[in-house]
Amino acid sequence: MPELPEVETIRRMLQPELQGRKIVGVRVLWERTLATPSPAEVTTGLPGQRIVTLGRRGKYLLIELTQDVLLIHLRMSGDLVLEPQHREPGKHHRFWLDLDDDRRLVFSDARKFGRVWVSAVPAEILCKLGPEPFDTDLTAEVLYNKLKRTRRQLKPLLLDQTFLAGLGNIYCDEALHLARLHPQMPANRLTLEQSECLLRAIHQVLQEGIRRNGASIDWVYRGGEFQNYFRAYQRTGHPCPVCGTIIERLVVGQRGTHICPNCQQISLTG
DNA sequence: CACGAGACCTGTTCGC
DNA sequence: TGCGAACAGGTCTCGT
Repeated sequence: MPELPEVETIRRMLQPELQGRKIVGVRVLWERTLATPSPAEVTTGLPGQRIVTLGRRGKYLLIELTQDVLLIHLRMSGDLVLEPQHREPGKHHRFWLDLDDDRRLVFSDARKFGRVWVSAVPAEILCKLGPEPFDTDLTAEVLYNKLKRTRRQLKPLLLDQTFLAGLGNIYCDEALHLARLHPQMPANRLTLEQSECLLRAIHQVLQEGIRRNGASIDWVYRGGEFQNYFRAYQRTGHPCPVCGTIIERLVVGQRGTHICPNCQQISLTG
């Protein structure tokens, strides 16, 4: 589910609610949600710590505490919600923090793919991530040189979080459509000009996603409306907003992929 | 190194 | 209506 814009939206919405709150209790309802350390260590180690601030790195939400950092990856179906402590546990509740304002921060996750880490050294978990898309060090030239080093197909490469952190299936399809690049184009065939175009497209779709509070699709709804502005993603059979050609669905790297066969041609670009 | 298959999971939608 | 298949915003591991 959540990609960079959805995680950033959650961060911005929760930050004012959580900043300064003290953790008074912890509950682990599905043990595998907790990656490290053990439930026993977390339930004894977290209470008493205060939430200093919320951060984000790629698709990870970082809850910075007075001593540790809670790292949360929502994967496909995870969500974070605040609710009163007296409420009965929901069906998909996997983990929660009881706060000192009689509310709890719940990690809810139907598919159980999401993970939570608690660490004093978050870099150990985040060190493999590639650059943030909005990092000013990531210039078009830098991206061009990174692309030149591999013959991998563009889409699986952009989904590889060690190459670039934050893009998922939606925003990848959207960025490639905006940049008029075919998802199966070998990365090392991009020109500098195309790399510039791709970086601008990535920035644009992520920015618009954040501005619209992310995308809400399937049964996970958290108020975002970017789903109403998709150019290609999940628009199989509908006209391309640029040229009117019917959007096609293909599978690239085992992921459903949506393209305009007219705008996005490998041959167009050599 | 690059790619594909399979695993991890549950819920919804599609097709017969 | 019912039922199985396909599909879903992600990532890891393993085999070729």
